[in-house]
Order: sequence, then structure tokens, then C-alpha cells
Amino acid sequence: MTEGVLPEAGGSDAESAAGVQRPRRSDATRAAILRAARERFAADGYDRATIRAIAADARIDPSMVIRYYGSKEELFATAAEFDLRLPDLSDVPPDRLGAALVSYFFTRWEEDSTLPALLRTASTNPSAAERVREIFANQLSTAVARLVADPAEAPRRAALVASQLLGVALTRYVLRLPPMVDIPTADLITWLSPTVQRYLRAAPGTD
Amino acid sequence: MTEGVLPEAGGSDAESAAGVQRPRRSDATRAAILRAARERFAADGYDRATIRAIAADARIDPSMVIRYYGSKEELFATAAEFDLRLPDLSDVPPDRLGAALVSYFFTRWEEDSTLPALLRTASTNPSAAERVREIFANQLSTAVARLVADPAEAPRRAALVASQLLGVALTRYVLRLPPMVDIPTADLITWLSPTVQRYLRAAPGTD
DNA sequence: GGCAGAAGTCAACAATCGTTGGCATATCGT
DNA sequence: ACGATATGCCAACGATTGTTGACTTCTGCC
Repeated sequence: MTEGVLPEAGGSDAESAAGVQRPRRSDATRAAILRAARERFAADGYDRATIRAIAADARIDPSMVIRYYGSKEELFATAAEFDLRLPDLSDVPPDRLGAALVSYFFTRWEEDSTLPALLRTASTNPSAAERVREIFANQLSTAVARLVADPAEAPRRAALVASQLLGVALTRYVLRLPPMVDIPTADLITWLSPTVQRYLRAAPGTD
Repeated sequence: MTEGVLPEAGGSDAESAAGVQRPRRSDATRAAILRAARERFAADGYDRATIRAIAADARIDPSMVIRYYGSKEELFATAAEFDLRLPDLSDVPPDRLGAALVSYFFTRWEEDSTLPALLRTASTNPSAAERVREIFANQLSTAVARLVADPAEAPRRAALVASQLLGVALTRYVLRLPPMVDIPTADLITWLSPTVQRYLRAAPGTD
């Protein structure tokens, strides 16, 4: 609403149609807000991460957050945009798929705080939970579908994989269970890979 | 503070020392508040579950909640008291421990909404997260210690078990991932039992 | 150099929250 | 029947929240 007033929406149709825009002076502020928002959402979740705190981190006025992102809900929506960036696993030996997937997930988790933020918020915020479901359905589930033998089994196998991987993310990065935090990543990969491998490839009930 | 005013603290020292108290008329109200609190905390998490909403569910005034439980934090603390009630697994055949543990957890989850409430809240509330860590350390970890061969490995194995079981709870009861919700409990037990069994008993890295 | 518009600050709004004190009613021992 | 005490409701406080509008300052173009 009042969209024409927003600086971001400024410019004629010709400029918009050009696609490439000259960088605005405010782009740095925008990025600072987004960075602070991701950290706060990751650390505190949606409700406890206040716009005032985010603005303080970004060293600007709380009103700027609203002016640039419309509302807290929209800010979270853009802060929680997340691409798993799953690599192409088509040339991985079928018996090493579990290990490849597990080790990739660890690198992805530790380079980007968006996923912990999403996980923390999804527990209480319905739209964040919906976002997680989308990521699962659009990214993990479709990728798993290309790896399994029977396509009809794909959603079920993907869900099992998600239960183990999100469980690790929950206990290690959100709840911070001491034993889980202390296990070296390499050991964790060794333990988890057979599990994921079995969920992906094994016949049901096989050990 | 102002403890003497609270009805619950009433009575002479002699009465308190008697231990067994005659049931008060307000006990029903107390129980109704606690029941409503558990449901609200489970559904909405700590922040979004307002005292006013809990009071409305219990059909009493919000001020009664405070009078009976002191504060929202204390109310949550008593609402989130949780005993895993892990059964004695000492006479279960060692190769069936995984199946026994997994199937027990499903019955426990579905009969009591306290655990989902705790899980939902622990993502954003530090004291709830601490409570989960306590339950893990005092109940699951000690139980696992009696089942594994090498006691030094117990915390690590318990953490792995927790990662899988809490991952299922998260995806099925909190995030409600469609495939995870749809899988029949029996199938889920079939899939998960070998995983937990391996975490409990297998040598590291064994498939 | 002046001016249009962007960038940022400030103060305040309305809503909601946990919490409190005062006051009415109900219950029960005597 | 009476009084003490438990139980409950009502209204309000103070704090915090997201959000808004008016105002000032800065930047870049003619």
C-alpha cells in the first residue's frame, strides 16, 4: 500500500523495464538491514526478534525497516528466502549417495544462518513452517526423486531423510544438546551417512 | 512475593506439615488452567500463547492464572514438567532395543501434548531449551547408558538417538510435513527401528 | 546555486501483553 | 446466622510492540 511513495518503487516504467538499475545509495542500508534481520531471526526467532533490535544492529531507525520492507512479515519473508543449492548427484556412485548428501548438508548449514533462522521460527510461525514445507517439497523432495528407484516411494524416502537431517539441525544448532555439539563433524558424517543411505536406497525394513 | 496472600500458600504450618491436604474447591480451576496452558503452549509456543487466551480456554479471568501460578514463566515451568517414563528395557533382547524404543516413543508422543509443547517452545525460549537438555541428560541419556556396551560412548549414542527421534517429532508434529504425517505409524516404526538400533549397538561406521 | 527527491530522524499512535489491586460473591466452620 | 476466608471478576497500569506521518538533512542534476 502507498507503494508509489516507497523509494524502491520509484522510477518510470522505462527504467523498470531496463532491468539493470544503477545502484542506489540506500542499497548498503538495505543489505545491512537484511543481514541484521537474518542474525536476529536466527538467534531469537520471529517473535522475539524485534524490529527495534534489528534496526539497532543495522544502526538505523526502526522506521527505515518498515519503509524498505513494508512490514515485519515481509522482511522475514525475504530474509528467509533459501535455496538449498543441492548439487548434481547424478554422477555419484549409488552406494555413496548418503555420504554425499550428509556431508553437503553440513557445509551448507555452517555457511548460512538462514536455515537455523527458518527452523527456529517455523516452530511457532505458520508462514515460516509453510516455507519449510515448500523448501522440502520443491527442493529436497524433487532431488530425492531423481535418486530413488521407485518414484512412488520418493516422497516417503525424502521425508525420512528430512527427519534425520532436520533432527540433527535441531539438536545441534537450535537446542544445542551438549553431546551433539561436541561430536566432530567428520564423526557425525560417518554415523549419519548409513542412515540416509538406507532411507534413500534400501528396501523398507531392511537393516 | 506477597506469598501469604496466595490461597495456595494459605494454612498454618501445622497443615502444611501434615502433607496430605483436603482437596480445595479451586483445584478444578487449577487443573483447567494447566490443561488449557498445555494445549496453548503446544499449539502456539511460549510467546504466542497469551495468558488471556489460556484463561479464555479455561473460562476464567486472566488474573486467576497469575494468582495461582505466579507468573507466565512459572506457569510454563509447571506445564512443561515432563517425565519420559521410559520403561525398563533390561529384559528386551539386545537386537530388538531399537524397535522397542521407537515404538514406545510413538505411544508416548501421541498420548501427551507436553512434549510437542516443549519442542515448539524450546526453539525460541532459552529456559524451555534448557528443560529439553535436562530431560535428555537425566532421562534419555541415563537410560541409554544402561543399554550400550561402552559407557564412555553413551552420551554420543544417546545424542544420535535423540537427533532421529526429535527429528521425527519436529517434522511430524510441529512442521507437519505432509509425507511425514501420512506415513502410518507402523511403517514409520519399521523404517526408524534399524536406525536407532544401529545408533545404540553398532560399532561406529558400520552399516 | 538552487531545487527535486532520496535518505534518515524523531515522536507518537494504537494495539497487545503480563501483571496488579480493589471489590464482589461464594463457601464453610462455628 | 455470622464472620472469616477462599474464589472470582473487573478495570486499569506500565511496558513493549509494529507501524505511521511529519520533519530535517543530504545528494545529485539542471
